[in-house]
Amino acid sequence: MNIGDVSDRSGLPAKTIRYYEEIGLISPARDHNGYRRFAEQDLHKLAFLARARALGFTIEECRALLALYEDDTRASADVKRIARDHLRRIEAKIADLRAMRDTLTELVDACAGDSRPDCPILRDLGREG
Amino acid sequence: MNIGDVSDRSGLPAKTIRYYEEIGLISPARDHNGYRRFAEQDLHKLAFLARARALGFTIEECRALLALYEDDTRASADVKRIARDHLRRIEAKIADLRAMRDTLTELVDACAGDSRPDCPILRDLGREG
DNA sequence: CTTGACCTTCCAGTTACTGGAGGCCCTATC
DNA sequence: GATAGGGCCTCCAGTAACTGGAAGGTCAAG
Repeated sequence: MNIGDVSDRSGLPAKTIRYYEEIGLISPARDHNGYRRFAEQDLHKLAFLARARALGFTIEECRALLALYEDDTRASADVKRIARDHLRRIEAKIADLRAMRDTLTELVDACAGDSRPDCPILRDLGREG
Repeated sequence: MNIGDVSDRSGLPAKTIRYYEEIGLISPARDHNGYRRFAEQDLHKLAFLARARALGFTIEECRALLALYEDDTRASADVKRIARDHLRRIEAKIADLRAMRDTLTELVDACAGDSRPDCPILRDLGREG
């Protein structure tokens, strides 16, 4: 498989696949002409990475997860720790965003949104203190 | 006021304040020795920026909001549009994160987290298809 | 033989800062 | 007068994870 096929089958842009090679997540073989030649195993790794990334894991977490995935002697506790830490970060992020959303919703609702200059949103942002 | 005072009073790191000057959000005066000299108005702008950033507005949105803030002939509709667009992005982000969280929660709950290699998290990430 | 779709590498840009090096300014103390 | 400390200055580089684009090699079809 060339990079285009792998891109189609994994859903990852070719640019991203090259980037993953550059940072050492995958190591596809090369053809005589210099083209990357992907085996099924490479595709499988890329699919793994795509799903891990879609769950919001960082690249470094993906690297660790992939290493565990390929280690038959792993302890599931190590995997779980990574996932739980990530889950906590997501929960925190959701809480942050919800707070923003609540404030913004109030402000947007309070704003007339017409041609006049008076605006509760700007009043709030510019308040003293 | 020197940058240290403004940093203390606005809560923004000095580095960030310099950065905001560099990208043209503020233009503090300079003393004979080259030090930035901040007026109350500069501090007020920085506080505005800090609050807008805390609500998740991008720098460019902050720039637009600040321009509207200083324009007595603004239409509140322009402010509201920026805020509403941002609110929509936040809602979308929350939805994304919630989906991640739900999946991750399931996976983490299903994982024994012990010394054995068997792991539903990795099984899911490495599933075929 | 040429066209067009692939593929290659390398460089730069994105967001919003952050860290650090090297060096000036100012006040206080010895 | 020398020095120590803290604050300030600019400039450069790095962060995360790509993304876009330029310049150019490869390959199959017509």
